[in-house]
Amino acid sequence: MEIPMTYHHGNLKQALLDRAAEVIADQGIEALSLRGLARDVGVSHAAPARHFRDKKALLSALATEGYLRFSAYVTDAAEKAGSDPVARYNAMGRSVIRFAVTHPAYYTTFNHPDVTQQADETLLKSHREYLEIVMMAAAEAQAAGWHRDADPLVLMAFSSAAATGAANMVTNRRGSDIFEGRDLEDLAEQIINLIVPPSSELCAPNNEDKTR
Amino acid sequence: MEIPMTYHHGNLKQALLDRAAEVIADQGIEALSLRGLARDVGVSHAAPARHFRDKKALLSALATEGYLRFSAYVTDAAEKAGSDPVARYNAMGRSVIRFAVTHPAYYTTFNHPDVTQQADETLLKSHREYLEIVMMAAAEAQAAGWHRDADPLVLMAFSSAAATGAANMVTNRRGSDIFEGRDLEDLAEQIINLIVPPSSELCAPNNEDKTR
DNA sequence: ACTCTATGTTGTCAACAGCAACATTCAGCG
DNA sequence: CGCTGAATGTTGCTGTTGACAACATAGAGT
Repeated sequence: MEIPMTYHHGNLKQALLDRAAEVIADQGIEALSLRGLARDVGVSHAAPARHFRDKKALLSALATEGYLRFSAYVTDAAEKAGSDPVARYNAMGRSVIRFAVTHPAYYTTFNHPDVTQQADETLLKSHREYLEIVMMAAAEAQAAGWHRDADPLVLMAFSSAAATGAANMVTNRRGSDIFEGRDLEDLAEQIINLIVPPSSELCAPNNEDKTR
Repeated sequence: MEIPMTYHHGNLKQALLDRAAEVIADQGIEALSLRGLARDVGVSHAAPARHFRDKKALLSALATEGYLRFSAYVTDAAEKAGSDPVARYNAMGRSVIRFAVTHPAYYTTFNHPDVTQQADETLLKSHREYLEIVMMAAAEAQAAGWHRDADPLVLMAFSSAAATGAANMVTNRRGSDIFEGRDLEDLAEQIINLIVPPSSELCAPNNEDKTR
């Protein structure tokens, strides 16, 4: 009982992306090959070229998809956190860590050289959308008392960079020996708390005038 | 007039590492191949295998060398910053950014999947040494009033992750459109200031009792 | 039915990693 | 001085991969 095996796959592009996510998740990103994907999906070795010019293009597309999910994931975390802007922003930071842990394929793709050194337009757009979501939330948290006197753009870049750094620390296991006996994921959550307190009531009462 | 061309290169291992750093710096890390390095150094295609079992081993060795330089670079920055522990720690953070910018070959190697997913012992050791340098400096800054009430390990992980994240933001140019008209390197320095103030006089006067 | 375009296949080539067999150098030791 | 073994470098081979070209099939619109 064989599959009809139509000449045209019908949904090859998405099938390749899905399989790529699987492969990356459990064999790492170096184990990925266009030919391997073609084999896994049951298609000839040159078929992927119709949808992705080269490997970089495939990874960029995967990253683009990843950023869309990432944005949704982070937004969802904020929604579930209630109405306090600082608490929402804290929840978003935690969700960054959780996303990196639960979606390693997407997250490691974000940082892969083939992706970071690429100027693909749709990729940049999806990344920009993510940054804008963070930016809005940061502005609201600031209005609620978080680092009231800082430059908004710097503040946003800071929190974004710090959360990203913490997530990288968790995904790359390095340094795990110096943090002996500590759950890395738990450590990351405490880092988030250091970036943004879990609630606006815990913001420093006033931090004006640092330049006296 | 030919070069004597001794059968034995004499210093092949280091020559390969040096050439690798060059190639990565101006062609990116994916453009690196053992055979290409062998050609560039003027040696047969299988010669590198005597010194590096495979590509991962070479990259790990390069990263190990990189961490040694990184440690020296950061330590040097602290020395030049004077005696105020907070100012010293701030200078170290800035030096992380500067290192990433001035030594892109080493820095991008640090984050390459082939390196991060590797458990090479000498690599882990050199990385651990770097972390310990940061740890000591963080402890001194804390004693001088910086985040006096935080868990030292969390504090160190936080600052390390944040500085790393900022450095990544600068090396991967992404997000540069949302930070339009801003010098990324300058932005990164302001981020450092948000992590650690430039001087202990600027530490929050007291930040005890956040759990009232 | 006819045609254009999207999609998939087969065949080919160059580059590369990895391995094995062989050659040369060098250091130690009689 | 000459032997021997380890380190280092070379040549040759195999399998995988990315990239390309030429061709085949399917589907949509006229």
